[in-house]
Amino acid sequence: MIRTMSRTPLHPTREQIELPMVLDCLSDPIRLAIVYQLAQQERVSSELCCGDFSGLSGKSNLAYHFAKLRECGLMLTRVAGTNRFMRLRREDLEARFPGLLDAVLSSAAKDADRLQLLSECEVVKAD
Amino acid sequence: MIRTMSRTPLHPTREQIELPMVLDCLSDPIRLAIVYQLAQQERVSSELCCGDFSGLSGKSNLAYHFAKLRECGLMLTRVAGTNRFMRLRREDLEARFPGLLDAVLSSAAKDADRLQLLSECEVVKAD
DNA sequence: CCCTATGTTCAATGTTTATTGAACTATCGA
DNA sequence: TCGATAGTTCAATAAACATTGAACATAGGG
Repeated sequence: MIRTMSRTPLHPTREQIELPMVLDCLSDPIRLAIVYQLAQQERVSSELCCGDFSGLSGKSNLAYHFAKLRECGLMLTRVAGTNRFMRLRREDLEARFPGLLDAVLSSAAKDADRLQLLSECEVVKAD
Repeated sequence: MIRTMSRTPLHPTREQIELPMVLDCLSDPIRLAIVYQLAQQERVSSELCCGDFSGLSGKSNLAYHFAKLRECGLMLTRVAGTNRFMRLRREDLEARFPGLLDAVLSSAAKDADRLQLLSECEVVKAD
């Protein structure tokens, strides 16, 4: 029984993205924080890798949440060597659910303290 | 041990409304359909009672979902005799999370078929 | 070629969730 | 006062979910 590490993670097509799944994904505080952090970073590099989220939870738990975010269509994973780079599927989400992602993100920003989200400067990637 | 039926259901204050709870509430297809139906009805009467949702599920399951919607701050319940009238907490939601409810509702409207939501004419209250 | 770093997969655990039917409360009207 | 109507509460169940640690896969650098 060989266990392989998928080099081409599954992503739903734009049309396959479902509203309830997206909302459910965003309703988990850890996943919301991941999405928020990806959005913050967009202006700089648009991509982050798993290790950049180590403040949020343990590795295996993060992998679980990454999979959910991928499978519901919120983000895209690109494998590069031993790293996996992730970015938001902004255009696809905007096409399917106009205004939704931004409404969620700005709502989250308003409650950043309550949601224990990192402020922008804290998110800057270590080099 | 006396079981009472609360005449003044608990509602969170505006400030107590939390984003993850709201998103989680809206991520359930039945609750999303309830909220959608309430929004459709707003132009006509702004209130609906439990029986108006009997197409969505059984009575006790609906009561369960109504409680969740109330407790997360999405809707308000007013007791009147043997009926409970419900309406969306539009203003509170708009104040806490600007644009969010409308983004969800218009996203849901786009996917009305997929989400098996009733079209506007089907929602009109029976007399 | 081995060691390390990055991240995934699996199994096990305990918690939360949705759904059902039956029992119950409360109100209205005849 | 009796019955019908509207809706809640409870208990039980099965399914889904989040979290943990250990084992594994993969790639890169000495």
